[in-house]
Parts: sequence; structure tokens; C-alpha cells
Amino acid sequence: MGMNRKTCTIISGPTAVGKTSYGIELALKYNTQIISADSRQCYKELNIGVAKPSNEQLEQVPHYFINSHSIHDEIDVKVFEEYALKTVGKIFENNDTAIMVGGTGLYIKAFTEGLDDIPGVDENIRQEINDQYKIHGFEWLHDEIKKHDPGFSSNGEMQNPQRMLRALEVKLSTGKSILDFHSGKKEKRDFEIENILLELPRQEIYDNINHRVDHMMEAGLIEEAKGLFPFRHLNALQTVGYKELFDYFDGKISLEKAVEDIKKNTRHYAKRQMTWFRKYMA
RNA sequence: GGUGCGGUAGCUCAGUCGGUAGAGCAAAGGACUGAAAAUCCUUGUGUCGGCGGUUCGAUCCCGCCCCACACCA
Repeated sequence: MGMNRKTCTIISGPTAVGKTSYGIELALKYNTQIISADSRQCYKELNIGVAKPSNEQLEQVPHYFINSHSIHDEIDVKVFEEYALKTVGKIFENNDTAIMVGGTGLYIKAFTEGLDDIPGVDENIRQEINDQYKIHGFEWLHDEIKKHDPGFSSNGEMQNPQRMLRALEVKLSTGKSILDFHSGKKEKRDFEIENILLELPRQEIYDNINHRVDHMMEAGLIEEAKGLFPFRHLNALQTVGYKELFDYFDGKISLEKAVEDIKKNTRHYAKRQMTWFRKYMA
């Protein structure tokens, strides 16, 4: 421990607050590189709709976890945590400072504090649970958890199917409740972490979002989404900006409505980010 | 000009057989450990278009007026 501690500066904040350009500015100042903490910009097939840094920006400063994966890869927090830790290590070989920029709060949390070590789940069990849920619905899920994991049933989020599915698959493949894996222990990283939370008045964020969506449409979002339509079932495509246009392609809504929905859903997203970051970064 | 249908929460509308009203969406607040741009929870007082009338009491009934839409001239 001493004067030569390595530091990772993390720039977070809601979408459309200006993280990208701020991060580049800082990276240039420290002559270092950027690790993105964005769960969607890592996919090389997603461009206009995820507000990726421009090619010029990417040339100014090397970025990691941008265009680094395919929508066909299975990316999740764990993948990110490992990737990001490996990458900072690499950056620290030649720099005392690394920059992380991103809006995916859970990813940043995993990077800074680590995740509890939960064994991987049996793929067959996972598949079986998802199939059964699709067939029998919420009631079934509810009853299964009550039967197999009474602890989660009384203390877990019993109205949230996604969490319940996860709890069930962990319980059935490890024999232990997911709640028992949650130690609450924070991993201590061997580098310093400095948080910078970018904020703007709510109305300004919303205005930025509305304008940005209009620009995305002008830049050809419809064409991009059309090309990705066959992959709509992938997790990577459960993404604001694409799912609304898929509904339009289906004839479920008008194009005008789709654009409105993209703006609205992006605003909701920004709001959730603000809630998260207020708690963890402020 | 005439007839019809409306004017209720930011928006779309429901409702009160007369006792001052409620849904969805929006908006706001919150949660979050391998789907996180995902998933989920909580929060609803507004001159019920205006002015009069009837009534113990009107947003609801009656009259007039204003506004919107449709049709007829």
C-alpha cells in the first residue's frame, strides 16, 4: 500500500446525461483507456439504438466491452465482472488510472464489490423451469417456490417472476436457497475506486432523451432493427429502441406510437438508473 | 341556422337510479446478487365546461350560454 496505488475512476449516471464524452475527456487527460459498463453496447450488432460512442470517439480512446461480444453470446453480470477485472488489470500494467463509464448499475456493483459465489445452475433444470413456467404460469411458479424454498417464499420477492425463476433454479440445482448464498460481504479490490456520478435536472435528461431518439430515427434505426428482427427472442434484443419497433413490424402499433414508446421507455429507464445510482453512488 | 353526441385527474375514458367520484396510461417514489436498457412494488381532490332553477342536498334532473365533433341545410 503506498503512494502508487492504482485507481479506477467510475463515471456513472442516467442515460443521455453525457457520460461518453466526459469519460473520453478524462481518459485523454490521464492518457488511459476506458472500460464500458453498459449491458447493451458490448454487442457489435447493436449500434444506433444503444447510443454507442461514435467511431471517431472510439478512435480517440481505446474502449473495452464495446463491440466486444455478439448478441448470440450469453452475457450476464458474471461475465462482465470477470471481463472487467481482467481488463483493469491489463490497463494497470501501463497506467495508474483506469476509467470505467457506464449506466448498468448492477454491473458496476459487481465490479466494485463482487458477487457472492453461487455455483452455476444445471442448464437442463433451468430449461425445464422456464418451460414449465411458460405452460403453467405464475401460480405454478408460486407453488413450486413455496414447496421447495419456503425461506424465499416468505422473504423473497414473491411478486417478481424473474427473481422467483432464478431462486427456483438455484434451489433445485444446488439444494440451497439463493438467499443463503447472499452473504452481503463486499469484496475488497486491490485498487482504489473513485466514483463520479453525473447528474442533470430531470427535465433536461428527458429533453436529451427525446431529441436523441429523433436522431436515432433519422440515423436509420428502423433499418437496423429490421435486420435484427429475426433475433428478437434473444436477451440482447430485449432492449429499448428495438422491442418497440418489433411491435411496429408486427403491425401491433403505428410507427408514431413506436417512437413515442421508445422515448417513454427510455425515460423510465433513466428514472430507474437515477434511483439506483442515488443509492449506491451518492 | 337546425339536429345529434359529447365537455369528469396531465391524457383516454368510466361512474354516481340526486348524498361532492374512479380505472388505464402518463408522472412521482422505491426495490434490485448470473435476463439489469430486464423484472417488480407503492402513490389518484379533481371549481365533475359556465351561469341560473328545482331540491334539505346537484357533477348527476331542468333552462340558458360557451366549447368540440358529426350530420343536415
